[in-house]
Amino acid sequence: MSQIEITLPDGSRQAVEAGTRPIDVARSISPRLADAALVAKLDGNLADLDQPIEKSASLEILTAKNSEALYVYRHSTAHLLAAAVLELYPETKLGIGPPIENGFYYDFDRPTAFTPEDLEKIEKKMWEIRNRHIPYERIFTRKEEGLKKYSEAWMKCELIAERAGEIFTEYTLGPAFIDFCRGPHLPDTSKIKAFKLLSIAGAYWKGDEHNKQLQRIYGTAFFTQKELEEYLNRLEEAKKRDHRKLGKELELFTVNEAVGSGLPLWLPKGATIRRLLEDYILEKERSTGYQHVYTPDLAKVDLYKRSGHWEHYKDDMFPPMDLETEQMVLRPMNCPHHILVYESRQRSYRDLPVRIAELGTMYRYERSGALSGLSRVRAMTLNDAHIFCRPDQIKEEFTKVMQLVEQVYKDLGITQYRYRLSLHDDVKKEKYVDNPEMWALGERVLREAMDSLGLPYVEAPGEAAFYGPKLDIQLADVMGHEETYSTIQVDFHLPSQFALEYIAADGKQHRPVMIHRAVVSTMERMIAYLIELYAGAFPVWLAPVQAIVLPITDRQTEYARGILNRLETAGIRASVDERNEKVNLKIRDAQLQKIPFMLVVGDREQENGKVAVRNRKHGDQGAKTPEEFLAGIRALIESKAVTE
RNA sequence: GCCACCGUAGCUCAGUUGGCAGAGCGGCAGUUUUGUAAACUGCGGGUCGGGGGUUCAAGUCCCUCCGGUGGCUCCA
Repeated sequence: MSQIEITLPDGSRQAVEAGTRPIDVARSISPRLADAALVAKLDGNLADLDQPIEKSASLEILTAKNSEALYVYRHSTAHLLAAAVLELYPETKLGIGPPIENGFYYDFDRPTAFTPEDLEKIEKKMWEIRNRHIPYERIFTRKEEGLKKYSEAWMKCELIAERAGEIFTEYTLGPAFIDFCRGPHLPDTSKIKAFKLLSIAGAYWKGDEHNKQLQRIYGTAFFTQKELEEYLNRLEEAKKRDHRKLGKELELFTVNEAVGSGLPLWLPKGATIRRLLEDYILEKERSTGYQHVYTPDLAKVDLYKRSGHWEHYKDDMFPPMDLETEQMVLRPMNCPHHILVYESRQRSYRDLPVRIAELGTMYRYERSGALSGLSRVRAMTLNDAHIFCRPDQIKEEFTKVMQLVEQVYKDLGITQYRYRLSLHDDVKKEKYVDNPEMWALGERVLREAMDSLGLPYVEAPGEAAFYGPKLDIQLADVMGHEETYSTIQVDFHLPSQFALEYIAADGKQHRPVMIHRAVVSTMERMIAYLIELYAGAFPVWLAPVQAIVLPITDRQTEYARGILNRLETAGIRASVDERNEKVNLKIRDAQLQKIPFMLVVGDREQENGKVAVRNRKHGDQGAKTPEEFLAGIRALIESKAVTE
């Protein structure tokens, strides 16, 4: 037997015989480690604890303290789910069952649908199997043999045919369960301590809607019951911040069937927030060189044929209106209109960059199943702009947009976001305009701009716009779903479609480059995000009602109205609660409405010419003169404070 | 669009094996004049999402359409 050397995380080395298993090493260190061990990491790669080590390597024994072990743990729980389903419903065919961000899923093909009751049964069966304390056993199989073995399981066959090497691994769970799987897995089911099945959903085989739809069971698993409960509690808490729920409770917006799906109506308070946000971004743009325009929400369909929207985007547009002599469509994007604004006069290189901006309302025929509250709608207003510039100005313009994004996010209190470089997809070429040189150029320009700014990003093939690559800024909503908010796109395609030109220093015609950019995203999506970010308790500068005066009895009605008048004169959005109710109720209602400041006025305040200030987060702040209060609230508004 | 689930008063929700549609909150009227998160009494309020079917009888069972939710696909 040859000797090999194992390097442990603390740097120490052990000489062992080749073929020693990680679990043996763990035992030699301490029985407690061997007991806590879930999976090994060999030269940086996850491996089973009983996988023989054949050559010198670094070895780490992972326990429940390690987050990577949690993925393996959840993967093994997914196998446990599949084993339970097969015991209960043997006719079921297995798809794939990976660990995911907050849990795991497994896809099944079965003629009848799983019901919520089935989920309970399956969960019970999972515990039953778990309590057998059976090992996850690794088996090596030859490809041709495997194809025969899985001939009854069409999805596994496909996977083996596509992915398996000549010899592949499978994992058993008891005598009746075997699954084509790369692993690694936990040593045995006794290591699984806490899991829960959460939901049933449809999912297309291999994520392609042309394929068969499978039944996906989602679940989650944690190392301890306590962590599981904490996670479920967090989910419950998150639901309370859902913008759809708060939008109704705080009377921000409503959606009415009589108008149509995905067509929200902004109620006065929501409209106030939206208007504040619009005023804010318009001012930011005015001060950074943008020119604002108004253009119509519809146009002749021919305009979109020329831009390429019709060819690539038709299915996502509301169908054309047939008029007497022409066809009109609601615009799904604002770029063609802005291009025509650029074209409205001859442009010199001295004019560039030309930055044309608009809060442009657009209409997209989103598929019904995709609609959601304010975050996914069919009528939306984009904080849109198109920058027409010379190629050598791209980098500077890109940088300026990024600076604007950073400033806006800071003002809005947004701190959690990531950059995604959205590229075209070599596989689904038909989704994009066919011009490989342009794509290569656009993608290179974006990469260079990001790299020179030193900003981290992930590349996402298949996420580009049909006309070009883009840098997207991704935010996650309260349930953890990531969406694109800000976006910056370098476009060589549309300028060429519209034969855009400027006269350069050489007196000749040159083609400008277009940068499409949205900073605040759509008003709808951004406000949905802000509602959830602040759980409806908007920063004072954005709060639809900033202060409410609460007279204790009707003796103070006149005094309260006087206070209101001073607030309104000072530009504060305020109201008075004159209802014949106890102050406790008025406070409760104002709290539930998340109004930042409550100004209680009773006999004492009236006599002293003061107001008793109560803050929604910090409670009673004591009596102040109206001037003192105004000075304080003005400071919060001017600084766009996110805390008060 | 697809799969699953859901749709009862303005809101949140009960409603048993098919047998007289309910509660709390909100609204309205009155009483109460109130000090930092819910005063008291009374009164209205419903094509049980729409349509069709089964049945002596349908909120309840079946079909279909519409809408919502969770996913999938698509996407700002």
